[in-house]
Amino acid sequence: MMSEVRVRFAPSPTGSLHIGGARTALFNWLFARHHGGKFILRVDDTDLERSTEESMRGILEGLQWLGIDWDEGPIYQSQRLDEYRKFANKLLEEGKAYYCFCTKEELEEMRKQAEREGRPFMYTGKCRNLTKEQIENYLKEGKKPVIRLKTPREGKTVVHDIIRGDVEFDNSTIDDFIIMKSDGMPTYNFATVVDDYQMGITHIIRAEEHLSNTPKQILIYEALGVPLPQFAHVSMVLAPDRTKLSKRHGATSVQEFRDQGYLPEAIVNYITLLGWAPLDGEEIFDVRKSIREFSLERVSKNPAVYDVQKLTWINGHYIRSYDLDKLTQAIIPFLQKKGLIGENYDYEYIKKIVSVVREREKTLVDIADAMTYYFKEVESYEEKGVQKYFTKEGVVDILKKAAETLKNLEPFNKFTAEEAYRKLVEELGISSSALFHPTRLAISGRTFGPGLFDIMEFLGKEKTVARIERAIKFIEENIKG
RNA sequence: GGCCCCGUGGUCAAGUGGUUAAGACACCGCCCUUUCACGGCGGUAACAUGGGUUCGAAUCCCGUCGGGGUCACCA
Repeated sequence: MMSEVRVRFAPSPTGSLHIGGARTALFNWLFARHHGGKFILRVDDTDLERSTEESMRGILEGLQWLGIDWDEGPIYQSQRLDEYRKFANKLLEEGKAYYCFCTKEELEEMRKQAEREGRPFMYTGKCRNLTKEQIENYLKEGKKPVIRLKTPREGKTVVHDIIRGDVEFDNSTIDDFIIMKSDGMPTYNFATVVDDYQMGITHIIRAEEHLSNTPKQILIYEALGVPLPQFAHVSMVLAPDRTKLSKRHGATSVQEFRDQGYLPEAIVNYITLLGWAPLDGEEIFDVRKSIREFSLERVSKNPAVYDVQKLTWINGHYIRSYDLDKLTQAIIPFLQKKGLIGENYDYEYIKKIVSVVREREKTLVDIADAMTYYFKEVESYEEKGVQKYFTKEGVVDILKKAAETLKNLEPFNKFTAEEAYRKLVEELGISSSALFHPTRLAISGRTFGPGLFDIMEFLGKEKTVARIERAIKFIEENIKG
């Protein structure tokens, strides 16, 4: 194997980039990078009805966002129709393919008949041996034929799969399938073979759903008299209920996870583990390690069910270890979406808060949520906290003392605030928690979050005191006793 | 239903004829701790199932069961 490794990812622009597709793209990309080869992006857009620009854009953006860059392409099948027609005509001339004039209605009837008899549908070969005269007469009548490949009736076709080993298919289960449709467009199996051959693709790494198509494709390669690539069919990525990914499963696409605040590095790390693992069993690793160690021989054969909890755990790790400026910039759109900031904002203020909040959150959405009370007034208090801390005997006096102490505090920062609070605890002869918990609830509305004195410093003295006083008022007006 | 693939704890996954069946997430407990987290330590938890081959099987063979894929002039 002296020639360059060339692999391709060939999405059809009829939907979103799902994590299953992203995983397949990633394995192709890792294989190419590991071997110093080329990763080619091809767009299988021969289904004119279902292909959309929007879908195409979404797939391209998703790949770019994940960091899966391509060396060639995007190459659009819809712009290569002359090539497919050229090869189809060659097969016709060599007698390896033939025109079929059966109508869709006729085929549908054959299909129903097979269904009635409880057998799989196979094209009967009705038009396989038409004479030249018959063909000419049909064409004169204006009938538009499809083109079918003449396939062998006996023997076996073997797929030598790098991941699965040899997979045999009996030729008797393969009919004379269509390679060109009556509108002049190629079928998937035909176009993909012509493309892969002309683009010099050395390894076809794709999802297992195409394994059953592979013997047909091999027959096309053989009819064309061109060399076979190597095949590797990676297992499917299934939803938690073990069915194929669909919208009813919640987030399944790269864009949806992005919107939920997952980082591209985390997603790449996680989907790498769906069917592969590093030699040392590590779970958090960067893409350089994957590139170094990746091999198809160590790709798992069984289908993988994705686990959002594990992905979220990995995301939390990346959030804590990300470059702070990079993380701050990633969070800006989430703060804007939440209406906490507009086009203009205090970047340094946000950065300071992010540096503290990130330790406790696992998605960017969570971080934005945790930052709410730094930008908006506290309008309500966690009910659980109210019951637990605002009903305690003497809490109002404690908070009044706290407010007064902070009012007179200079300079006001987290160190001085903490020192003042510890002194106050001594003076009042109470436990730390009796002072800390109600304060936290008062200034943030929550029972949990970053260090209390970090919060105070970010809010500043005026806001901190004002919020404590407002909580006092809330208690006096709403809590009995 | 035919054909094809797959089946290790709840999930991901290491293992490929001789191990105490690794690790991670999740879950439970302890420590750390003003909260929530993070982190550290410990625990519960698996070779779908029945035969066979072998001195010995998660690992090889056969059957059963279960899951997935495919059978369109979609890709």
